[in-house]
Amino acid sequence: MRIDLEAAAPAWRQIADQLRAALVSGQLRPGAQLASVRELALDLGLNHNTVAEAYRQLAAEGFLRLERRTGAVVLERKSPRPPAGEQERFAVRLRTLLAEARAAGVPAPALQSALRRAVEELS
Amino acid sequence: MRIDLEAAAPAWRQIADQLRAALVSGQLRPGAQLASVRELALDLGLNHNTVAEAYRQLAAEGFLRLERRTGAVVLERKSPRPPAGEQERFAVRLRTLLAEARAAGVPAPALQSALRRAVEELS
DNA sequence: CATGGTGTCTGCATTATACAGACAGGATGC
DNA sequence: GCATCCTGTCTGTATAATGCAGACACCATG
Repeated sequence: MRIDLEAAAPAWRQIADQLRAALVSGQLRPGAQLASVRELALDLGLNHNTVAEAYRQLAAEGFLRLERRTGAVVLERKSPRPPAGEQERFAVRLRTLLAEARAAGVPAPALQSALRRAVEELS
Repeated sequence: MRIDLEAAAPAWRQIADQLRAALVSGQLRPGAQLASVRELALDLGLNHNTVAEAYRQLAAEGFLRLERRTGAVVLERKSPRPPAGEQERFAVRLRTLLAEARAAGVPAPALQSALRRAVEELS
């Protein structure tokens, strides 16, 4: 897990994003115990409140249960009904991401193979 | 063109992102004249300085030439040599985006078809 | 030679971010 | 019994980012 303080995205969102990726991919399963906010903060070189904000975000999304003594535990979570237009929003953000990568000089074939790899990983 | 002031991304970045997508896709060709910062700002319901910030970002990336009297003009721009690790950064951001969409409830087949569509659009 | 329209600059109010440190509660060790 | 430790939470603060208002510099044009 890596955090870039210079990136546009705030640190707590980077933490939440990376944990969410691990959650939906099944690398973190229901019942799993996460590191305490202070442990992870020390590991990342951040303040414990920054990690706590990320945990609260994931708890609000239904991924985690936070308790004073117990810490952060991964919950059973059924996929919610997607809000209207969510699929279109994804398509827009995908186009934006691709445009940025092409503008940065990543060749189209490299992007295509990355996309194809993503398609397979979804199966 | 749509701007969401509630989104995490600041307005100027949303403007730059959408314009960059149009630039990379060829919808905006070299020589084309963009709307003035005040015109576009009025159209979007924003301040002209917010649009100016987006224009400056694209000018710094080499897409636009900004001049006092002339306005913003699309430049000829050769794709830069991609910075080291740029491709990997793209892959990470793609995974993040997919995780977010799945967490929001978008079914995997819908994501796959969107990805496949993107692959074709790159050809 | 005044006018209008261009991007730019300065200054400001608001909000977001990251942090330091105190707090609350419950399990554990003595 | 009770101090201690470890958990997430809360309050307060310094800094930076954001969006805006308005003045400014420039210059082609009527």
